[in-house]
Amino acid sequence: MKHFFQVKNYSLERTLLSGQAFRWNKLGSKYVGVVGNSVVKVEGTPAGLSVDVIEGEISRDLLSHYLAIDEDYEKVLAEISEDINVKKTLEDFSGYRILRQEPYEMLISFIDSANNSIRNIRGQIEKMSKLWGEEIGDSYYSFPRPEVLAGLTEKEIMKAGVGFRGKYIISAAKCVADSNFLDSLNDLESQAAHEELTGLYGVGDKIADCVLLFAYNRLERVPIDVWTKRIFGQIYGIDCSTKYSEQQSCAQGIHKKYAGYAFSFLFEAARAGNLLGGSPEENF
DNA sequence: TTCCAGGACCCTG
DNA sequence: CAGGGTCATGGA
Repeated sequence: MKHFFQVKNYSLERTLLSGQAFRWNKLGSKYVGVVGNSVVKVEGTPAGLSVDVIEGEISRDLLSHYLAIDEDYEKVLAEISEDINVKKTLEDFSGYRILRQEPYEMLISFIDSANNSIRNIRGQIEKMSKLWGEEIGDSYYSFPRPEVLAGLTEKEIMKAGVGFRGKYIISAAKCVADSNFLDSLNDLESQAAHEELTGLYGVGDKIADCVLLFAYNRLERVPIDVWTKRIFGQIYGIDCSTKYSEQQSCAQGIHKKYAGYAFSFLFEAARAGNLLGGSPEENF
């Protein structure tokens, strides 16, 4: 099944291969990834995105939602580029979008991100999917269902190479499998949802904000990590020894309702070595 | 060999 | 509360 989405200024490279998603790979000029129980191949054209569902099924609406096609991107850019620091990153990172991925998958993925490298996270998620997901077509695997991860022992989950994060993943999967916890967050303000998320074993302030930003479309939330702190210090001259909630307020004070978008641009630029001083680190 | 990676937990003071 | 050790794993 093929779909075409008319959209301007959408960079698949910067979006699908960024630090928000872990299951996309570049194949020539196209990008292949697993979304839900389907395998999707996306290609950019001058007029928009050509999406080919090569295995499994997914509705056009869900694809559109996942890719955030209906986002008022020009408005986002207009607001965040009022800050000269962000405006400068737009030259290199224009077309970067924030996706709307599944809360459960984002929760587990970012729990796995603790003290981990993006390269390893991608590998570990792939391994979990291969071991405990369902095969889709030829050697593609869905993200393992919560009931399955919840049923693993700490020893078993080590086979995926997740290390000390295994117990956190199992615990979170149990919560998701046994309750409507993730759905209930939709009814909460971001701050309340943040507090709920940090109540989970293995979920701290930063990971909670990753889930809110990348799965719940809370575009004002800023995941404050080591990179964000470097940006605070080097770009904005802000003291980053304060507690997390103060830094969150500070970041939102600068960029308001699109603070998450703004700092994502800064994060990607910093990680690519285009923003901060010092040696450019290549992370792929 | 040592250090680090999109941190969080736990124990001390 | 603030500070430091610890936690698996793989790549540089």
